[in-house]
Amino acid sequence: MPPVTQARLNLLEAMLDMMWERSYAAISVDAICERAGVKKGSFYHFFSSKAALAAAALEHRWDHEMKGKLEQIFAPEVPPLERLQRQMEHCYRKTVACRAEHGRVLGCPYFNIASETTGVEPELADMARGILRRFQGFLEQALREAVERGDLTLADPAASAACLFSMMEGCATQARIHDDPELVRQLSPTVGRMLGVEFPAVEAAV
Amino acid sequence: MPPVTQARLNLLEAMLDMMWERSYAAISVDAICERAGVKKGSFYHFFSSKAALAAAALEHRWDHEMKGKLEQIFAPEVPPLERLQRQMEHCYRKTVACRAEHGRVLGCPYFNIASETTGVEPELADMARGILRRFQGFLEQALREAVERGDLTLADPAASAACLFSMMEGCATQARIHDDPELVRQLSPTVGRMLGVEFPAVEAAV
DNA sequence: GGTTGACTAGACCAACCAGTCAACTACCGG
DNA sequence: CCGGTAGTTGACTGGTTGGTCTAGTCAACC
Repeated sequence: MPPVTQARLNLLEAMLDMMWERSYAAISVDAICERAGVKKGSFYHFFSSKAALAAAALEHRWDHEMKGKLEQIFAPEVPPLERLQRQMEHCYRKTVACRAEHGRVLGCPYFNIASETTGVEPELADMARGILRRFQGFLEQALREAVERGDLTLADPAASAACLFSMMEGCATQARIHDDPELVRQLSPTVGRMLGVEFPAVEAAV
Repeated sequence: MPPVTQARLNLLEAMLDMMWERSYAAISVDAICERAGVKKGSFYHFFSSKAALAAAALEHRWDHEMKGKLEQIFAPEVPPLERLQRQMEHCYRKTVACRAEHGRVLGCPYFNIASETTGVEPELADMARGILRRFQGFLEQALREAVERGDLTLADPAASAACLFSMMEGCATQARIHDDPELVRQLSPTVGRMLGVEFPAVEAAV
């Protein structure tokens, strides 16, 4: 683990935000440096390339934000179906918060970056894919436990988790495209119907 | 409607393919010209900018490929639920064909471009959004007719169409990320469960 | 055979690109 | 006080960017 410096942190943060708002290919090293308030020389002192910074940024955000949040939402003591509901509620609230902070709905950074860079920037795409898989793992675990408890019946929990995940990410991206958090809010009852259980819609914010 | 020239057509085709394979921001005018076998002067004779070509390319593909295909799949004489099944089967076959032709699963170009360019390239994003909306309209119409005929019950067909669309696009993007057409094949039964009807999985190809 | 207008060709431009480098500063153990 | 190391700086390079411009080709029409 490299030492924690303000410049390094600023670079990670700036890269994260800019990739999320625009896209990976659309941003330049100069622009990142300017946003981070860091000079080009320092950039290449900490990271070997733009792709390396991007990968480190995704990992950093997973380690310091996503992982803990997901472990909290998907805590084993919470009933499995409730975990799913909590996750969807969290998604919606994050979407609304994102709009307030960035001025637009931005969807899921990992999904966007993974889709953009597959086959073009292999290492970066692998990093994003890996994080998406870990994400999907939480869903799969919840579905498995729900089946074990008899809460629902699924022929193939892994495949169902993949579908559920596609649904969530599809909604998030659709919300980005139309800048409309409502699309994420309506996710919950639809997922319920998909699984054959009752999920109420998340209550609207703002 | 501008006159049809080979150079113009080549530019449209090249732009389409390259945007699909990589992304909008990642490709340069020089690269497009080289792939199209057209010189820069001709490029700017036909199109005022890279963004203008991109928008024209998306529109061209809709007019000359998507529109006719969708009108055929969603023909009024076909029962509405069967239209949906036909569409999903078509998606799967296209995904497999795309992999054979381009070497990778590429997902839906309109969805990818719309997501990438929202808030950055407004005219291009608007074009992509418009096409996505027309696409979604076919789904909504089918759902409405299915409800009218009593094939299924939906509180809000428009919202259901949006969810269905998110599901389809999410699966397509997921398939792109993991280069796996199987994710699109499993779409059909999941959508069936979402709507409360029986949809068999599409039969595997290759 | 002269004129027009669609099309092609490629040189050219300033801005910008990712990445390098040698010099500098600040701190820290000895 | 020294030497070393981690971090910082900004000038620099060589190539690429989107876009412009001028010169010229060609077929169609007058």
